[in-house]
Amino acid sequence: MPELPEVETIRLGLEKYLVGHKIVNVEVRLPKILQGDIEKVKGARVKGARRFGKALVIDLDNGYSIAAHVKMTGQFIYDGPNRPQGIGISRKLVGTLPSKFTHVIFNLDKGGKLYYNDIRQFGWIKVVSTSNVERMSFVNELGPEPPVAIDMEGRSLLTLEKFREVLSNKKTKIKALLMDQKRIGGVGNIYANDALFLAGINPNRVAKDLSEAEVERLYEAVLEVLKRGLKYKGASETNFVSTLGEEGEYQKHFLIYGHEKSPCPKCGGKVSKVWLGGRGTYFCPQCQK
DNA sequence: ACCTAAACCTGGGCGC
DNA sequence: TGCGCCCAGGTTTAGG
Repeated sequence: MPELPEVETIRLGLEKYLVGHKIVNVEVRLPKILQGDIEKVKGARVKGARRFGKALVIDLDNGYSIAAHVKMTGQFIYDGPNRPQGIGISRKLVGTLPSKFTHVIFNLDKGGKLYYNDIRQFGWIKVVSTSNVERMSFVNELGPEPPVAIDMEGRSLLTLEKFREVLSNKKTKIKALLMDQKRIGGVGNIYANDALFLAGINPNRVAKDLSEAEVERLYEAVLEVLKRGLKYKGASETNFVSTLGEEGEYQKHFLIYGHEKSPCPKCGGKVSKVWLGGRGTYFCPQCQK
């Protein structure tokens, strides 16, 4: 499910509620989700949580880290003493925990628990040496990331200059390029759709043919829609929930994504839905040239 | 380089 | 109520 804003929302929750907990043991219910030696995490304390594009890294105090990618339907849900009172886990999205979709349970000290749920089982969790994280493909093959989140010091950031460079000489369609993690880190289908709408650019345009003004407009639009996604704590159109099990709100603010049955919010015209880059693609032919 | 389809899975929505 | 079909925010791989 998640793109940069959703994964960042998860990361913030892990940082707030998981850090400081010691991992007592781990219950692996679906072994294919997990890679590496899970024994290494036992007895270690959680130091921090990082995000690289759409991937998460939970750092432990013993030289190991837990890397994870939630793909389409993965969820990390925290329960324990740090959990604020009065916040209910969305029954619609996760049900009672553990559920039949809970594939890994991290049992923490002080009675805490971190559940990994994943309906479609596409996600993965890997135990790796912290010193090897930067050498892993999900980090070293990741393109520069739009500077919209707070934990990005020392990272390769997508400046306007880099964005211009990424687009130059590329004959691929602009929407497919926006979603290519090796070129730009963190943007997926929803935010690519919305950024192109906000910038007034047709998703079928060839990247290298965008004018300088269009490149600048699109760059600003990418940052803007990601910031809105963060502000609304992600899009819970389907299965996304935060670390506390709360739904995000960005789905109530989609600009064009999912709007094929409602009129264009700008001109009132009919929104088109096409297949592009292997994904459903929404755009207004009047407003996006 | 670039594009497409298929694969990994399950569930929800829709038409009939 | 039920069945079949299509769709779903991601990524990888194979093949054209």
